[in-house]
Amino acid sequence: MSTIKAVAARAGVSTATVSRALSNPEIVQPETRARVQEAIEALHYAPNHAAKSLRMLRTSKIMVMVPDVSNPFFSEVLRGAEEAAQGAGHSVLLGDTRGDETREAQYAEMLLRKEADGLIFLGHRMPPSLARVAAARGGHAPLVNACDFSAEHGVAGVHIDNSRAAAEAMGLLYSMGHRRVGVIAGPLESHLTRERLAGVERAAIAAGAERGLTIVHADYTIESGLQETTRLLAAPERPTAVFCFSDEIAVGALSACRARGVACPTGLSIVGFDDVRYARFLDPPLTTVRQPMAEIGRTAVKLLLDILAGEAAPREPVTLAHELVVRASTGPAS
Amino acid sequence: MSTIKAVAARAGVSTATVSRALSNPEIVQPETRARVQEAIEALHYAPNHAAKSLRMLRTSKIMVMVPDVSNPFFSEVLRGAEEAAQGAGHSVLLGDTRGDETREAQYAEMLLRKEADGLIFLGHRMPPSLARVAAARGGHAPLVNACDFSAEHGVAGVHIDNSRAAAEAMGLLYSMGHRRVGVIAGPLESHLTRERLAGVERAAIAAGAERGLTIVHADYTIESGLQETTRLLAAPERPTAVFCFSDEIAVGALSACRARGVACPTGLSIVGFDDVRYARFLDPPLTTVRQPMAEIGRTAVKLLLDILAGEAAPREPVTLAHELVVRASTGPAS
DNA sequence: GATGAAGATGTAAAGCATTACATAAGGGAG
DNA sequence: CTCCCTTATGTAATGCTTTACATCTTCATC
Repeated sequence: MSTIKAVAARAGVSTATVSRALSNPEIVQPETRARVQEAIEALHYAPNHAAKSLRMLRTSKIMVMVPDVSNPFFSEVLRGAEEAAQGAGHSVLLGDTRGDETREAQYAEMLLRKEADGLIFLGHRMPPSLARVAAARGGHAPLVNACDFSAEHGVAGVHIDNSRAAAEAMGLLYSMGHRRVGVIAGPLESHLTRERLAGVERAAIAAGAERGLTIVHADYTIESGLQETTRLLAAPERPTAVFCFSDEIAVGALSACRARGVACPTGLSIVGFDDVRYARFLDPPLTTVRQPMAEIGRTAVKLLLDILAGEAAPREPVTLAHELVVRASTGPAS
Repeated sequence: MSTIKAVAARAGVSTATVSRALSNPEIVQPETRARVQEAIEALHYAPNHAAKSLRMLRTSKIMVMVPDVSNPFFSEVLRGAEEAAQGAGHSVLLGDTRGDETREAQYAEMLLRKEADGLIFLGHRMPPSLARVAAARGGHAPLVNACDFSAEHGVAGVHIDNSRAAAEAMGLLYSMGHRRVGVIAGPLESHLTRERLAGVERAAIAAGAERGLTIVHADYTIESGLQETTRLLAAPERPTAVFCFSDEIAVGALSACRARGVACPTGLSIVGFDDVRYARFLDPPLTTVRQPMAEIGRTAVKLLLDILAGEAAPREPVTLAHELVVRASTGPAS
């Protein structure tokens, strides 16, 4: 490929002028600029990013670490992040960790090697090497957690009020007369799970229905939702409603109902979480807690860019609005 | 951050030795290596990637351009690609184009600026600046198309036999006695759409049912599937079956059926395409053409890495196996 | 006409790691 | 003991761009 030197030679100027013509056109004389432009086009010149990055100590890249890109929730958040990054002249480095600590550590390393200016992580675990960075720089570390925020890390974060959202979902079920309610939660290691469970319990206590509460744990996949729901349905005193911590789990729950001949919502009311794109198109359309997924992604990027721009005050975690969307998968307890 | 120079100073060796200790440990004396290692850890040294990349003229990055990350088909392919890239010591730069030519061109630029070693694109359009590269270097350009391959570009590609797959799907419907069949295809600009339509027509002719064929176009979204199916159902001689060019479209079709009180499959048989993760959990479980999504992603990366490794012969496009998966959304024509 | 400011462009250092080539030390063979 | 080969390490060039600082014009002002 051609270098800036070749362009400079062809245009009969110095490399400095070429550089200026590209990054600061108004300070070079129009005729000079035109000559440079001609040379650039003739030689198909494109500035070498590595050299630029080395010199400027910035990469214009943001690493986004997700547990599973093919999960519709994460992919929507990712999309929002990608959009915002792109809009701000950055690009997204994708890290799919599969929930694996080794992979997480590897991606975290990339930040230290300066392959990205900052990192957004969507899991609940912060790799140790990042924890060190965060500890050293506090809220100014170029790290943002999305969704599964835990204040103890001292890093910036975006999330919804998981506790309240869960309480509202449970409240809906209780208000419809359900007393035996199953909750298919995520893994307990996750801060998010614990937050939501706190909301669940609060709602159960408020409704005086703690005794009817059954909590089981799944891993957010359809299959685990199917399995746990099947188990719940087989119990002697089976629940009349389930609250699933993701729409994927809810899809599994619906599937379990069909397999056992239980109608939804008459036999079992189902509430999901996330409101992924297909939730409203399920049969029956799913009652669920909508998270503003794209907005979460965009906000995470915005926070990160603010930090990179060196904004003064350490960031408060941002809480975005959720919404309980009532559709046809919930009905009165029979 | 600390540099290799700092490490060298602390370990009492030259920077060359530090570099060797990292990339070629066996050629440095164990004691020296240990001293270097100690210094690296003490200083939390991590090699600056920009410098390395500048020097080595490689970035260890692969750009993957998708029309929409949040589409389950693309996100599965992406996941496969990410996995393979990661396994080969590369990382993935994500470009979500939203089908927008400007964005496509922007991401293509990144290849020219050497922000990535190669590019995999999942749309049907090849940005002009890449077409130039491809023309210049033929099958040796670091470009791979996944899914929507057109031989005319002269770039490497991975795909399934779309024409045959479509013919098989239609064949299933015809074998079940359907004569009036709707096809909800993708946009005609796409090579993939034209391939599949060729298969559709072949099957229709073989079944002597061309007259009963209605072809409409959607954009692969649930909403467009819903809309087109609604339209088909409203026709005076409405079809008894529809073949959708994606599972997302099929979800829309199912939704349209429910809205109009048409039972599936008794009132309308539905065939999808892709076999995304939730297809089998729909109600009824969706008959669909399975594409090996993760495998497509992995193969695309493999092809790209082969090209980057400078393998001799220009690559033949790779055709992977598909499979018609018959579930409950199809039944005999009534 | 001299002085100074403003504007345009050039010179060269800096950013950091890799590696070809040079050097030094150690060991074996003659 | 000398010479050569091997092994371990150092020296310095290289990859390409950006930008502080220097230089040179040009023009306005007194």
